[in-house]
Amino acid sequence: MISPAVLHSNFLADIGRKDIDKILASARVKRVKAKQAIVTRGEHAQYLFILLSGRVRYYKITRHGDEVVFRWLFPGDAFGLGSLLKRPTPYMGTGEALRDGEVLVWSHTKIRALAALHPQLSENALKVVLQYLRDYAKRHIRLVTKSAEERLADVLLIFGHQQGRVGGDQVELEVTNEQLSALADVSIFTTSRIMSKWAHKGFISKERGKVFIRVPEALVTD
Amino acid sequence: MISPAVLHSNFLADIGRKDIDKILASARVKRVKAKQAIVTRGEHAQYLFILLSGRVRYYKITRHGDEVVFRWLFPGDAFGLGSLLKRPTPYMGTGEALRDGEVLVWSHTKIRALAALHPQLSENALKVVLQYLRDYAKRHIRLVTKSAEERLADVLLIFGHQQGRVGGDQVELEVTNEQLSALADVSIFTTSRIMSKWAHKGFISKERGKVFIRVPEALVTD
DNA sequence: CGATGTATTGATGTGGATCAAAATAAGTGG
DNA sequence: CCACTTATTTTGATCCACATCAATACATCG
Repeated sequence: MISPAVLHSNFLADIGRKDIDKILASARVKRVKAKQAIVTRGEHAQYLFILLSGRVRYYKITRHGDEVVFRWLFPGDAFGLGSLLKRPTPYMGTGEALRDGEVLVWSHTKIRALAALHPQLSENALKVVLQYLRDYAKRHIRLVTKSAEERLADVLLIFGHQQGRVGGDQVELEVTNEQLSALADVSIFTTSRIMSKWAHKGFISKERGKVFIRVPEALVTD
Repeated sequence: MISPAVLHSNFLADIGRKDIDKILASARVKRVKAKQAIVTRGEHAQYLFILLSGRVRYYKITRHGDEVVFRWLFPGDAFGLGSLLKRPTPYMGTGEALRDGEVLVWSHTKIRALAALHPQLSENALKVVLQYLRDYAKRHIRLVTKSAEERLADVLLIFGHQQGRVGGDQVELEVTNEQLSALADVSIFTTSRIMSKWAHKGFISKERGKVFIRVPEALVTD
C-alpha cells in the first residue's frame, strides 16, 4: 500500500507509476517518534528522505542559543538532498519530528544509483531546491518589508495552504503560538497579542495548540 | 583565451579540461553594460549564465516599491539555473550588471543537451543551488539574531572574501554605503553612522564608493 | 497534585528606522 | 573651466514597533 502523499511528492513528479514503484521498493520505511531528530546539523549527509506522515521542523541553534527555524516539512516533502552529491554536503540544519510519523529513506549509494537510472530524479532534486530557495527569498522579503502582524498573517495562510484540514468553512491548524512565532520571526508575546486581537475580531479562533482560520480574507495583507 | 574565472566556476567543477572546452565552445559570450538587466524577474528562464567579469546584483522590487537584494554575483558564479529544468521556472529576481562585464550564455536547449552529455553539470547545478540556499539560511540567521552593526561587519567580511583585492595588508572593496546597507538589511543612515565610527577607530577607511578594511579582526563578531 | 508546557497581559525600554537638511564629490554639457 | 545637475554621504532630531522583563493563569499529564 502506497501512501498518497508520496505519489504527490515533488521529488517524484513526472515519473511513471512503474518507475515510482521500483524507486520506492529500494527505500526503507522508518518510523520516527515525536521529538526525535531525523537528521542532525553538521553531520555528513548520508541519507535522503521523503516525509510520509507527520511533520518535521528543520532548525538550527546558534552558538548563542537562539533557535532559528528554517522551515517545516510536510508529507511528500523531500529533504537531505545534499546526499545526492558525489561528495555529500553536511545537513544544514536539524530535522526533528513534531509528532510520530514515517519517512522513506535511501542511502547515499542507493539514491545515487537510482538517480543514474532515472535522470528525472536529479531534475526533480534541482526543482525542489530551487523551490526552497524561492521560499527563502520570499521569507526574506517578508521579514524586511512587512510588520510583525503582516508576517504572522502570511504565515498562517501559508501554513493553512500547506497542511490545513478544511472542515466546514474553516481551516484547522495544529500549531502553537510559539511555533508560529518562530516561523514568522516574531516574539511569542507579540504573537499572543495579535492572535488575541484577531480572535476578538472573529478572524480566527483558538484552542491550546490549535488555530482555526475563520475569515482567511481578513488575513490577506498584500 | 579562456578567462580564469570560468575555470574556477562551481558550475564547472570536477569536469575535465577537454570537456570544459567543449562546453564553453557551445556558449555565447555576451557583453553587458553597467546598469543593464541581464535577466528580468518573472520572465521565462530561457538562458543559463556564468558571469565572466563584472558584478551582478540580483534583486527584486516589491509591489510597495521596496528594493530587496537577494545576492551579488561575482566572476565564476552561475545563475539562471532554472533553465536546466525541462519546464524552466521563471527567474526569481532581476539580475543587473553593476559595471561593464561579460557573461557566458547557453540557451535552454543547449544547456539541456550538454547536461545530458555531461551529468556532472547537473550535479554541479544542484551543488550550486544548495550553496545558495545555505547562504540564504545564514543570512536569515544573521538577520534575526544579530544587530545592525554585527550584520554590517559580517557583510563587509564576506564581501571582502568574495571579491576583495588585497593590496599591502588591507582589502579594498568597491562598494557604496547604500549597496552595503541593502546587503546587510540596514538603513543607509545607520550604515553611515557605523562606518564613520569604524573609520574613526581605524578599523576601516573610506572613499566615496570604496571601503578599505584595515583591521579585519576588529570586525569579527561571532 | 505537583510538574511542566502553553498562553496572557501589563509595564518598560530601546535599537534603529524615518524624516529633514545640508555638505561633499563627481559628472556633464555648453 | 564654470555652472548645474545628480549621486553619495553625513548628522541631528524624533518616534515607535516590537523585544524584553515580570508575573500570573491555565491546561495537561504522569
